[in-house]
Amino acid sequence: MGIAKDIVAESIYTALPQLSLQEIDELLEVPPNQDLGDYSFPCFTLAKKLKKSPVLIASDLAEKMPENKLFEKIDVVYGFVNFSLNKGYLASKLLPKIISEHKEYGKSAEGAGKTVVLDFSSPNIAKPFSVAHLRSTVIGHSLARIWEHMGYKAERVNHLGDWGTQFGKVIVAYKKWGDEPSEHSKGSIRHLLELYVRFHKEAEDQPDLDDEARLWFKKLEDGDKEAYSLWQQFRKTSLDNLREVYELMGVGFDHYTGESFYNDLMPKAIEKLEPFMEVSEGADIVSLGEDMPPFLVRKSDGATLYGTRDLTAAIYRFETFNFAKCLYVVGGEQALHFKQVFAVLKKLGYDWADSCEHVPFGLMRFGDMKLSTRQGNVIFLEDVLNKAIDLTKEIIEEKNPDIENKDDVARMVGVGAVIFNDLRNNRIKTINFEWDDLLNFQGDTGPYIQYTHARACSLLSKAEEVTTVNLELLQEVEEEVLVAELERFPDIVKQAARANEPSTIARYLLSLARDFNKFYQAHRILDVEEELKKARLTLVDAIRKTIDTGLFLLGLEAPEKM
RNA sequence: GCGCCUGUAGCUCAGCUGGAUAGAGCAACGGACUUCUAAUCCGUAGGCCACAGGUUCGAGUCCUGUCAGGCGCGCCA
Repeated sequence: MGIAKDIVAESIYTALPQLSLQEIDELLEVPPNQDLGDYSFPCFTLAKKLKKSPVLIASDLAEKMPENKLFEKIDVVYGFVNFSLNKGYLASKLLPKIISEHKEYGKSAEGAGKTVVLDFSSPNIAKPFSVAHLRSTVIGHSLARIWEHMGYKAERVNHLGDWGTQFGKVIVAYKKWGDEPSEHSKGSIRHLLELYVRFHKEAEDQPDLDDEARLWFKKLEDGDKEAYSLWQQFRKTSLDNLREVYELMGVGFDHYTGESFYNDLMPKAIEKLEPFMEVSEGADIVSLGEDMPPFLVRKSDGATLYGTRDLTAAIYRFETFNFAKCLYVVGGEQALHFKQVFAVLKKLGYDWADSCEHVPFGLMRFGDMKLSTRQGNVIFLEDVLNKAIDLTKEIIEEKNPDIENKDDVARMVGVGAVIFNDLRNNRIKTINFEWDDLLNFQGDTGPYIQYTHARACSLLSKAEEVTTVNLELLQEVEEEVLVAELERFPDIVKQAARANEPSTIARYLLSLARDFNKFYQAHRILDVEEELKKARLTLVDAIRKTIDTGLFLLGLEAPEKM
């Protein structure tokens, strides 16, 4: 929570004890226009409670407001009490705080001692890591950092799809054609894809291949040595590739507990389900009433399903982590599935089922291009990232060819563009995959924010370190806007966490960057009178650090030069 | 057929739990680099907030209905 918003809320509280501090905090809003003030307290909802007109309540309230150096002006407009903050005073309190706290700025103690489990990314092994997996990966990664900023301990779980019939297919294909990989793909994930694609192509004419695949998966489940060793080999090849991509993006996990991890735990979970199970059409189901289809525990052939493994995983996670929250960052098309899983958990008497939450996101679509792993039409995430990095290199060569460690910077910016493109909008929105959007580095983009950061760094590097400084000198409109905006950052993080919505931070950073660039355009910073220069550099430093922290929360790096 | 999600400028989208004149970016057009990074900034133009009712002092936001698109609806994940 920002210091100023707290003070405003407390001041209102002293004059209006009928409401709790928290209620006041929630009512406080930022007016649409800076001229109206920095915080606004609407009195309309109070009208009924106090049996007075909103306008009267507002003017009474304004009367009773305690003196505070922070308030420059308190206006009553309509039924709003508008607070204009004394920006010079605010700056003198806020900017040193931001500078000394840096990455800790906006951090909350709310989650102290609590754990949040995040299930995200979770790609299918033996299939390539495609752009389709990008969303869960970057949203989950960002949310983990946001919750950590709220004081929680985050457990990042990669629920790998490393079990299932597709492994039977790859085993069959490998045994038949595995020794004829094309030149570039030997031993790589691309080879596995070739096999997967070839399997589906040949299976069109030879349906018995499918039976063979099921047989091999059955063998795998029964612990057949050859099947198991091949599975291990494929799993390793896939994981090696995954880790490469994760490293490129700076994404990490605390646990790689995929579906196969729960094989041994499932019988126990199914045992707990027994009292609720019934047989329907040969399969074991748990009925969930009228408004939901039943939950399938076991297929008619006795094999378990995805849902069974999710259920087992949930129980395991609660027993292991005793989580306060368990977030499933999975596409919105699986909403019903999670609703069912949570309902079954409730049925089992687990109250913590209410702490489990599906965090859905919209589909990644590809326009007219039909993408199908089976047909081999895949856009590798790795290729997307590398294309973005290559383009960044070209831009660097053109604009700033002299900077050192070009490759590092190109990676940070290229990858940042891809990540930001995904996090910029509400996660529920469908994204159309467009190369042009992805490779545009102007406007509302990651590189724009990174560029702004680099610009600020450049200013700071050209000046000596600032020690004593009079921040009351920051009186230009552009400066006041920035100070007020910096103050909102802690609240923004809170909002982002509450809604599990990284885009809240992305939007904030765009706005902060835009306002900084306007300021930069309108005023000189280095060649002004010494005291003013110090004050402006302090502002620049606070902005630079807030952008750095915000980018971190999104999972982007902040290069000092670009 | 039933359920969930989405519908705001030509395009992509913001708009916090209802609040003050609906905001950005892209694309288009016109400007600003002998000076702190032009991956920037300024300006012009662009809107029956899908439609129709309702609730309210107040609705892009809430409720109902309609339309359009997406997704899902027991042996895939």
